[in-house]
Amino acid sequence: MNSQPHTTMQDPLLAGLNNKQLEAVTLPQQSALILAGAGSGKTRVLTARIAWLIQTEQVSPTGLLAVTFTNKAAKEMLTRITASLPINTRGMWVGTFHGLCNRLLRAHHREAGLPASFQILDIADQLSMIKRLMKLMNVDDEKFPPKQVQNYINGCKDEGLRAHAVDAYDPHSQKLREIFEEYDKQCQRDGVADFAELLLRCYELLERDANIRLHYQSRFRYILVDEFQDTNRLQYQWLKLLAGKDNCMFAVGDDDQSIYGFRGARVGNMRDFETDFNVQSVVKLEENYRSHSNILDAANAIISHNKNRLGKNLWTSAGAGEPVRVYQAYNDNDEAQFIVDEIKMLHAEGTELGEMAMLYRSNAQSRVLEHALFSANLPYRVYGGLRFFERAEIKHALAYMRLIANANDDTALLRVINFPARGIGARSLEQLQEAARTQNCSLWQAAINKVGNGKAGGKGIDGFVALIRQMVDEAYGISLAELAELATTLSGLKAHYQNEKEGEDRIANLEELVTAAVAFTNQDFGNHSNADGETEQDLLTQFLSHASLEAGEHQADVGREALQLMTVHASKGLEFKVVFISGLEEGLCPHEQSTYEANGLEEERRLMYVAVTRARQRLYLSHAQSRMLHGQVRYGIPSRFLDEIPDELLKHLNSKPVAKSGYGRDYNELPAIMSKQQSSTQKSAMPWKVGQQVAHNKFGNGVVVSYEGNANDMRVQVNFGREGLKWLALEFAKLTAI
DNA sequence: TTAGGTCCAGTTTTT
DNA sequence: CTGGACCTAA
Repeated sequence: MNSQPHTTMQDPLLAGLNNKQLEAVTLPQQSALILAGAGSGKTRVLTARIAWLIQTEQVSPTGLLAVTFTNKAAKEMLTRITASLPINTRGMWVGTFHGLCNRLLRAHHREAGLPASFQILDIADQLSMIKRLMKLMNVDDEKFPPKQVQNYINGCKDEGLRAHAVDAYDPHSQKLREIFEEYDKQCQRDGVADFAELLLRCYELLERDANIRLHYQSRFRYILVDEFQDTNRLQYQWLKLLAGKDNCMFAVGDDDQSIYGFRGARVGNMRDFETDFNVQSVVKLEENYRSHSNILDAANAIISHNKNRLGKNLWTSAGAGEPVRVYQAYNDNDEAQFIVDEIKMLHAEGTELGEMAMLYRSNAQSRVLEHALFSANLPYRVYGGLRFFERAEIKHALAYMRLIANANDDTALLRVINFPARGIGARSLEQLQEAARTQNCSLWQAAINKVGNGKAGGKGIDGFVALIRQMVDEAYGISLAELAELATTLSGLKAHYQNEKEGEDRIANLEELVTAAVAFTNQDFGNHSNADGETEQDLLTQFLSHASLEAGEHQADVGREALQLMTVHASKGLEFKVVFISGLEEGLCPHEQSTYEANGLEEERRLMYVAVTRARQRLYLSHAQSRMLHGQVRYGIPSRFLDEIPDELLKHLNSKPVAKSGYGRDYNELPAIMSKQQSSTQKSAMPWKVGQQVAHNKFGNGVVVSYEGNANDMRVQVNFGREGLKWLALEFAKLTAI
């Protein structure tokens, strides 16, 4: 291999790269960390690196592995590679962590201890299995909310821990560990794997089996990782194992955009990577090609308040551009109305609707915005709802298909054993589960044992067993699309929805499933086996994996002629000409919950940083003095993040910035937006609670918005409407309740 | 088995 | 205010 680049600047692969990008793309054979700021051409560098390595024959297309977090990013990468090099990307290992692990586990399912047609549990399946198990184990779901148990299990697995490896000293955590253990056993019996299991299983397989490990280690000389800051501990360990001692890892990431800490992402992996891999070259991509400098400077100013940073400052050669606009709304409706008016104006001036985005911290905020857009007759699209493969009717159809592939899948069986209704009530189910438990077998086995050779057309469990058997019979030798058709019709699903009032959409979706099966067959034909000993897996199993791993696109396809509405999380990686960030109030952004978590505030700030850096030309920041939350009016003060932006970058669109949201004030002690528990304790300590109507002899009537100080030196902030917001010292001000 | 009523909780979520 | 989960009556 030749590590000396024999390319020149004329090389089309490298044309147009700036010096730093070029340096990153053509780094010699060693592990490297690329700190790629927002809008700095990260994906471009990553794909150019791959293309360059291949073109200079430092590695063959099959000798490298590139891993991303989303299917979208993986696809994007493949598309760009094919565009720059005349190679077939089919055999290449480019995909998501889960996709690649799935691929590896399918190839070595025997060694991994899984059935060839093991199915993948999505979060909903997982939760239902946990609930079922807890009932069986007689666990109090008040003390152990199933959702928390689920988080616990996934959290452990994300850390690379099995039940036996978890510390548990008190009864509560011992119980959790016990459920965890039972859950894993149940998965094993059913022949299913949850998302985290795919990674953990794969990791354990590589660790345990030296042959397999060495095979992949010697194959993948180059490993490239996208969004490295989002890797969790297990993913990092997995990468380390694959890299071994000799392989090169090329990690691209941005610590300032790490916003998935709550899901186990460890920014610390970046520092660990530097030492563990003896990284000689850290290349910083700091030139931003997206935003004007006012926007960038605002982002830089915000993020500079974080202490735990690797250090990076974005700059641009584009001009200052427009100031960042700040709007203070009276309430949430007013805020939405303002945004709608601005959008109308910009649209009239020629900005396409698809070029504008409304970002918010939590999904609940979209409601008011949607209402305003709807009233204004503006087309919009909200991202983050249910995805195609997550819809109930689709999951039902898939459950039938899963049973055809593997009838021992209890989760799938329970989903459809009585759907459409065939007279199997709680009673018979209970009996069936009891039988399965005593015989230590799957529900399907128990059903068969009970029914024997039950004749077709029977009622209840007889009928169900006969139905599945008939499906399996008829499925033999037919195409995937025919199989999907079978699952939707023979099961009675279609007929069921035909009788339902609002079933038309669902039937359309079921038909769409058949179409998806056709598309999948065509697209994937010939892709399911290759030279290096991967076993050929049947199309049905592949399709079902696809459905679980790629539940339909979640992220926005920018460019549609509709306004884009999404959470800040969902906006990562996207850019828009105009961005509105709404709800910038303490308690919402930064979110109240986050202040209880260690480093929570810094993650919230990164979130704000991500949001701001989405904008190319124009950025609006808005906050409201009050908004409806959980059916109650809440009063909030402007987000501290607004204060962190230098005033010269801002243009206040209305009035003056209201009472500085208070540097030096301890937000953790006194959240501005009160939660239920706090309101009771505060009543006793506070003469006035937030939201209290008060009268003042000079300013007139107003409402308490927030307060600060202690019992001796208490000040309240009161909104007097026309008179504005005032801070009043309780010692002096004469306030009366009204 | 289902329809309808009550009660409760209520961030973010690439796979 | 909402959606979901759970419960009770038909």
